[in-house]
Amino acid sequence: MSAGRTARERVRAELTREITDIARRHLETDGAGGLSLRAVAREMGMVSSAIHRYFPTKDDLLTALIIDAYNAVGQAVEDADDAAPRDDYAGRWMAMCRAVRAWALAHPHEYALIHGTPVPGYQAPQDTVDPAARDGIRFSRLLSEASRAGEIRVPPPTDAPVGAFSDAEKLRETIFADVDPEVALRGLHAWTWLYGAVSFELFGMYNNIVEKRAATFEHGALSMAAYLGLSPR
Amino acid sequence: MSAGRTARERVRAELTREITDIARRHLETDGAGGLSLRAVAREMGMVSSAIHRYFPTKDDLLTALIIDAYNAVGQAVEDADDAAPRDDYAGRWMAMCRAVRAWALAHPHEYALIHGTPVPGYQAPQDTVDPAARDGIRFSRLLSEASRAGEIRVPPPTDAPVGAFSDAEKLRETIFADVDPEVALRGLHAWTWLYGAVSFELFGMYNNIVEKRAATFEHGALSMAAYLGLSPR
DNA sequence: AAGAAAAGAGAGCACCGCTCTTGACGTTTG
DNA sequence: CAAACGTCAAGAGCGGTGCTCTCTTTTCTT
Repeated sequence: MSAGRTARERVRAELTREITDIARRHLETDGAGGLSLRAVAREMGMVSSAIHRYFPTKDDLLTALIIDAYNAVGQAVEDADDAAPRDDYAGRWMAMCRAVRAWALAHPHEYALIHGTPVPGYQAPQDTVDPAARDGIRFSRLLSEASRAGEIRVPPPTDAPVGAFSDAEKLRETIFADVDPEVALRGLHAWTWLYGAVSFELFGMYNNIVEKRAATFEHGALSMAAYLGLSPR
Repeated sequence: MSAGRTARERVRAELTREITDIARRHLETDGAGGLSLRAVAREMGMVSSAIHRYFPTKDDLLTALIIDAYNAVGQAVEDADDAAPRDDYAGRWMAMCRAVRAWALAHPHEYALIHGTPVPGYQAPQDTVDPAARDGIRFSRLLSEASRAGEIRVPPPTDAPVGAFSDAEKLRETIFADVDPEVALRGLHAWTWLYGAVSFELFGMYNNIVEKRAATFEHGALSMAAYLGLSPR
């Protein structure tokens, strides 16, 4: 993001940033499917074809927006985790949950971009997988640290087939080191709940049903901490 | 859906059905945003404008598809519940979970229509709210019946603000009759987990992370039954 | 200062949703 | 039994879309 050396590179970087900013704003009104390169170009006072110099195709622009969104929520989760006392594991979980919800409420359309319906015809390129994993990695690290510290009361194993993770060895040995398999799976389920709750709230599934959204979310996150076996402080 | 009396009404009903069928197929390839009345008309050998006689606007067609989808998943949940032994409450919960997942896997694009990103600019009309509530009502009824039968081991209350439901009186007194508030809230969270899990699986969030999807889902649903306090049989 | 590279402009193609008007039907009523 | 009415197909047209192609202008490098 540092200023390029030549004037051309600088103005190019600036225009690129302006394009993504405008596109993000258009996302709010028209959704990912309705994103229009022409409209962005028009708003920039640019002729419609010129924008293809910066993003050859609409999918390229979409990819940029998706990567930005993943990084934004990942950053929010990391910041929230970093701001909490290291040994308050339940508190860190709560902080991460609140960070995800707060970011999603503040950027509903970017959230929809990464956790809503996949854009038809869009194939996520390899560049998106690392940013997409940031939040989950932070969360699994929390479980690992809590486990090592003996701060997880391992729940009784669920009577169900296990061995769910792919690349089981790699994942369990790195991300989920020292985590009881039942806890690791419950971590996955709690993580699933978190995004399910945010999606429900954002996508209108709580309309006419849940009134006090923040309180309900807080209750859910807390009871999920108990479900995980995280000792409260 | 019964055959109309006049020939005109009959052919109209048939064409209407053909339109929704084709539209459903288009949904699979182009998504809700890319749904094209013209394309449907073309596929039917109809001139583009004629289709507006059946669905005045694209949103009307969308509404029909959405109502159908809600009813389909609601029906699947109801059938699954009906097929399970009445007093096996955990089994009924599992059956409902599997029904939702199975229906979603079989109709991913219709699932996306009702649980994915809201279609921008689309305002769900009143006709959609009753079908949308079918599955949830069935689930809350299960909790009520289990509570009345004393088959729920009420979990310790989560230390969090409550009173989350809207129209609290109406909801608690009708749908969630005899259900402990903590259990009712956990029911909401478990319900949230269910759709979060299905969405994660369908929208590709488990890619590169979870391999054995069915087993993981089974584990999650079972551990959610325990989370709810539903006694296993 | 000259040549190369990058960017912008504009036309064009094949689509899209939707509106409006026209004309051909079938049904119902006087 | 025929005329009035309601229903629906058809087509033209408007303003929009992504993307490609050519052509000119600007900028950087040598």
